[in-house]
Amino acid sequence: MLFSPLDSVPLGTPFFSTDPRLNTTTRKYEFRQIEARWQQQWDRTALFRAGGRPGKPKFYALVMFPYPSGTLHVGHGRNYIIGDALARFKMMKGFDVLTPMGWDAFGLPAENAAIEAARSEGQAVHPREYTLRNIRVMKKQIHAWGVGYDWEREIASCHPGYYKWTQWLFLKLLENKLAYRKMAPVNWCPACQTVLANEQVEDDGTCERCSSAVVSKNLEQWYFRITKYADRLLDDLDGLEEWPERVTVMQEAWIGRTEGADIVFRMETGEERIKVFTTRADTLFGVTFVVVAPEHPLVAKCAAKMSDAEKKKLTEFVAKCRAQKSIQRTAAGDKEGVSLGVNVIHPLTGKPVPLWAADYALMDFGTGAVMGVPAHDQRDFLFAKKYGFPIKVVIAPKGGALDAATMEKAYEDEGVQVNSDEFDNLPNNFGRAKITEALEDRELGGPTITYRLRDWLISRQRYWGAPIPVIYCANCGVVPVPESELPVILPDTSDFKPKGQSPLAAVESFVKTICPVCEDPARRETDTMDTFVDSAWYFLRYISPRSEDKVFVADDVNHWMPVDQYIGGAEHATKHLIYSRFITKFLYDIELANIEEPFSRLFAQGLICADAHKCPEHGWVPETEVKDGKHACGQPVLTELHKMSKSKRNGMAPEPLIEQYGADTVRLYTLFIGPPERDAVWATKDIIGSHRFLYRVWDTVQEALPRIQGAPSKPESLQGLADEFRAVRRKVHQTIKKVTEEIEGGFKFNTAVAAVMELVNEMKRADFQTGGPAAAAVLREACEITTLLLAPFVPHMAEELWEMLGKPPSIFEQAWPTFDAAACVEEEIEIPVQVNGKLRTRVKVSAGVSDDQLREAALADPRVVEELAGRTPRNVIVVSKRLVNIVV
RNA sequence: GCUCGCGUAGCCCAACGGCAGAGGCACCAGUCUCAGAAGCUGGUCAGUGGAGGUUCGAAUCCUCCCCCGAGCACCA
Repeated sequence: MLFSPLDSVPLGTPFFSTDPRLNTTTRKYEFRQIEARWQQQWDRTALFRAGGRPGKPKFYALVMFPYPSGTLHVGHGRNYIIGDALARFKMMKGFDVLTPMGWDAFGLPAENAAIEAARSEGQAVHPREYTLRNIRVMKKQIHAWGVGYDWEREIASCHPGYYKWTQWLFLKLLENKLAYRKMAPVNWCPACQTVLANEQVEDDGTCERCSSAVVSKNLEQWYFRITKYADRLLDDLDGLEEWPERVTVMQEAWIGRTEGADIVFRMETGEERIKVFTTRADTLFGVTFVVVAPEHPLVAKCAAKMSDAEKKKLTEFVAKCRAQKSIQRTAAGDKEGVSLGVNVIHPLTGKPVPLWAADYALMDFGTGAVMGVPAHDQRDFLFAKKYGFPIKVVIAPKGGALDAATMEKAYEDEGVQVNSDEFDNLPNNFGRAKITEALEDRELGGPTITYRLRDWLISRQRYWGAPIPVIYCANCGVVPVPESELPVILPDTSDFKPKGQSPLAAVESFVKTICPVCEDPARRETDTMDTFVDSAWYFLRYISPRSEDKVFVADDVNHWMPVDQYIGGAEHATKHLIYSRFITKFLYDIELANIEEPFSRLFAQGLICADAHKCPEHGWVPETEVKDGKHACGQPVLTELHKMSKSKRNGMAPEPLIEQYGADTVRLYTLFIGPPERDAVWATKDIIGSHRFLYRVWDTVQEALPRIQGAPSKPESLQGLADEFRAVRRKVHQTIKKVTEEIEGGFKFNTAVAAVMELVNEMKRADFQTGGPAAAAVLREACEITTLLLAPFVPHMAEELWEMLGKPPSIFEQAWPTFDAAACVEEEIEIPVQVNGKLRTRVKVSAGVSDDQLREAALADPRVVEELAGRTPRNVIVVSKRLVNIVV
């Protein structure tokens, strides 16, 4: 820093006398001093401490806590600045605001950094050190932005005082049969030697971290039974009216509830039965084949009975599909299959149909088996055409018939049942229920519901996470660690390299333990929990962050919850936000909290983007290494717009900007950049506009100070006041209205800031030197209101100006201004006059004009008379106080 | 392929169905000149992606199409 903050100046000491009458010099806008001073002042007075305003309504403002990845860029800042502006606004609105911050501090990057350091420097940096170092840096950055939190409630998910309760939560889920172990196929990265979450696998089936192909592996893992909550998670979306629709739509798709029917086909030989899932039971009589997913257990059983040649063909096909699975099976393209060499029996006709394995049947949807109805399902149609299965029409379109021989695609719409025995002539929507009933009667199927939502795989073969608190005992099986022994402390180690199991497995002192039940030697679980478990309940821990004997204090949770406003990125729509809803519902069910939904309002802010440069040789390179479209190495770079990120190396550091322009300018620009829910492009050159505006505000108030001494904060009467001052007064109240509505109506800070800019322009237009005492009062009011309205956006400057206006700090203890509706009303208005919809002139009329008066004024206007040229208007449309349109 | 969102000046963005322009950047002119990559004052610039429709009147509502973005996608 070029300037050292005022470390040596006693806190709270003003640079100049707080009595502006004693100031003979005009002060410069020294933003560095001002910002340092007020940041210290807020810390000292604990401005953001929650609970200090008993009797006031509560407001829980929450910003998604960050992963401590290193340093923050200006794109991250948007999130915190929006949250901070809201928190400060709500304080001024008289709420007792809770605005906490913490760290999503477990996770793979810290571990990888340790491994990388060990590789390149021969010495591993412990993930804890790495994480704590990053937290220190980021906390300082947040502070420098002027963003305030109730830091006394700070939490870090890697702290034993926190993860003790993450483990406790696991035990509660286990106790309620919502945590369980099962063997299942999982994503495995051979290079990273670990299981990956679905979201860590790229669309092309590669590992997001190392780009090697992810394989499917059967492993026994821990799961949370979130599917048990599928219906509630889906149904309760209806109550989340204050959530962005795109997020609820994504959750709906993610849960993927589908109503349909299970239908059982017996094998022609043997006892095996095969269950298919369908939403079109009405087409059952059109089945000409049945296919199962290549991974279906029946495939192996059938293979066992096949000839070697057939078996080889089948095995190769299955292997091919498995490989494809990770590269994503081609969407809607060619369909392939292999016969399983057996027939199954149609449950209603008793006729045999062939059973095949096909790539378009997915093991993880429905039952992994599909009945093939080529006439009425496009995929089945393509498959039947390719392999020569018959096409049987069973639904006739209204007023028409289908010819199986000449059909070019499946008929998937509604119609009437045909070729369906006793169900003929029924409308198919009715037939569907009838056929399902018939199946149920014969115990060969019935109505059912499937979900796309899978149980949540929470175990990870990683070091840097909360250890799963269970013990394996040869006598007693899986034994939960007793609550009294929590937390299960994550032991230190120096080797974080993954070897196919958690590095914890190599820590003998950790693994070896005693069974809490029989006291025989036993071993601990060595997997750790998915970090999404940590973040699924952190908003509750903020409420009782230091509680040692309880996960949280129920009364306090019931006071502060739900979160009134949650702010974060939309990328968490189907993960963190669903997990948090699930955990909250669980805690409700075990009667620990009385809320079923954690976040009553959600705001998903847009991302900040910037140019990213890719060198063909060096990959993504920072802008500092690019000149004239070429990388420092001489190669031409490819420049694309991407969201700011570490990986694309296009993040803009806030420090140089804060140093040059001040935190208030950076904040103002960030809020002004565009509609907050939309993505925006960071343009450093545009910052100057926000900077200039702040100087203009500063100048305006400075100039006003000598003139507003002793003036009241509000003019007592506007009697005899010149128009220019009346205009300012009007603008002041219109701006209060506008800014308040823009913030409350959806965080439209961009237009709120623009409104204040208009106000300042209006103030500059009036020459207050010529006005009397009433004008001075108008000016004082304008200065005070401008300062108050800007306070949430540029808090440091606002505090300083507030003090200079002779007011006691803090401005955030001050009530948000209210507007005087009468003062907003224009006295004289200009009304546009159209002839046949085209603008011809304007007429000036008094604001209280009646429709008749307005009509007369318009018709009397010389321009209108000329335009009409003696014609009689056919119609005159008068929009009260807004417009006149004369139709001839 | 399906769903949603967006498209306004050289650029970023405003505009209850009623004068297309609030604000900012850039540009031009004038002015002042060390408070800010200078400041200040004033100014130039589009007819709203395209085609239809509803209406006295459409950037705004409806239909179709185009572009960009996001989400979902062999979901039976």
